[in-house]
Amino acid sequence: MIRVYNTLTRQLEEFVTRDPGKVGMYVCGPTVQSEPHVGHGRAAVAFDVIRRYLTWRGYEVTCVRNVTDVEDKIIAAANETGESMEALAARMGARFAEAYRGLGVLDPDIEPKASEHIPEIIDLTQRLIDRGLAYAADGDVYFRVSALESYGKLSGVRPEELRAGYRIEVGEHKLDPLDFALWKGAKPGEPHWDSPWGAGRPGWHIECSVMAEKYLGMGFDIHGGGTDLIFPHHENEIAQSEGVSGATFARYWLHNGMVNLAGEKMSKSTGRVVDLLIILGGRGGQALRLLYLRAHYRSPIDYSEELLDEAEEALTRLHRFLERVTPGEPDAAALERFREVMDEDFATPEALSLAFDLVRDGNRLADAGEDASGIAGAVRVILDVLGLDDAWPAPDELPDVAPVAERFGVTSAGVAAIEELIEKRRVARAERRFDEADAIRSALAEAGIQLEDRPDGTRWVRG
RNA sequence: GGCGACGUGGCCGAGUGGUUAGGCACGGGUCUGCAAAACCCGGUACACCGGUUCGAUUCCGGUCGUCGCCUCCA
Repeated sequence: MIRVYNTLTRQLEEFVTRDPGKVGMYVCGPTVQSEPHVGHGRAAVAFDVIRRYLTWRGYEVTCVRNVTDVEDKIIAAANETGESMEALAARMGARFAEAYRGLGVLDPDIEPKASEHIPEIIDLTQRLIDRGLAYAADGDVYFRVSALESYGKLSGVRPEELRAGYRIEVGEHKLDPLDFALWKGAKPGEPHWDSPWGAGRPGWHIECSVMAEKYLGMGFDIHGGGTDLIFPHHENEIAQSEGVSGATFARYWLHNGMVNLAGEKMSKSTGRVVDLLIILGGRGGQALRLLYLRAHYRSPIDYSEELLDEAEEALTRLHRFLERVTPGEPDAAALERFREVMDEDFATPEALSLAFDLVRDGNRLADAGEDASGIAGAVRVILDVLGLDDAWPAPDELPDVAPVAERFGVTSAGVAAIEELIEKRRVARAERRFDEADAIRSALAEAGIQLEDRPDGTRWVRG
């Protein structure tokens, strides 16, 4: 039995899907207004693991992750760079795609864009007006929060308490400060589409209501996003979708914790961000992915270079083991334990703990000359499900060993040069010329190649 | 102020009413010409104060502190 923490009820609940054997999940993707940062990566990885795990558990998973490419912030950012909204959104969208690839995040089954669903957005807006839940005002359309009794059920906000702190901004035409825009009339020079209320564009929130229902239908299983989206974004999605239909929008609401920098939230608005692509470019995504997965997806985590270094060390331990022992038929008991911990709200820290336990057991067996292939097989499966597998972008270029080769009179290049150097060192060791042997080893180490002498010969690893 | 989460050993981070989390770092050892890797051994950790209990880090109450949301946000 899988149990998940549902923000809606604030407790762990048994996971029962709408359609037996199938999971529909909708993950709030980015608003493509600026470069992806480490916080975006965490959200993507959190739901990627959930998706991979549910798939591994035998569910047929349909994963939808949207791109919000029409939004005030994008327009503002585009005005600054002198681009069109479309051009900026496309450029940033490509950057997000690159970052997701670098983190080993699987492509969603469907990746809908807000800009491609304007007719459906207009339709939903009209239906909300028809039901008395929305009203047009001077080219804008607003959702009438007071008309929906259940408003606040996800976030726990109470409209009457909220109202005190809110005010209507200049240029808005709301009847109630709590009301939010479904459609915004375009100002001169702004991107716009025609609508029954004049030229304009969608408000934020409504595109998710439209796209989630279009591709997954009402009452789909998992709606995910960061905790910072609970209010107002997800609250308003529920208001729109459930208000117009009376049906349940999503069964389980899952939210990932924030990434902090020195204890405080990483956020676009404050400029406290670490650029995701710079990190990925520097050392590849797996270490960062492991850093994310060391903590439970709901907990806030801190990001720092030191923590990333640690994660990288830990990752190396896992990979070294799989390099050492060829995986065979996975050990069934180990997979059963993996299933147990992951069934409990996707407890990746415990899954990793298990993986490290298995690595120790496996190394012990291998040291004793016994068969560890079953354990290695289980480790391989666990890492696959966590997305820490081998299916990654090509590793970095081999370090340049040419200077080392030249110094020791080796004429070949690349891997062949390394192998030749190893042979040269073997001979030196056999003749007990350890000074030369150690010189070769330390020269290679400086170039980025570590040598390890084992009973069955010397091996090299990037280091 | 309202709502929510959380305070665990040098650092990160799980978990449990009484018995080993795990990783990283550190010290000792085995192996090795040396090293690396691997393995073994090593630290009376659960913010504070009360309460419930035979027994609490784990449950309850309070105190202090940290963080998130409260119409930008993953």
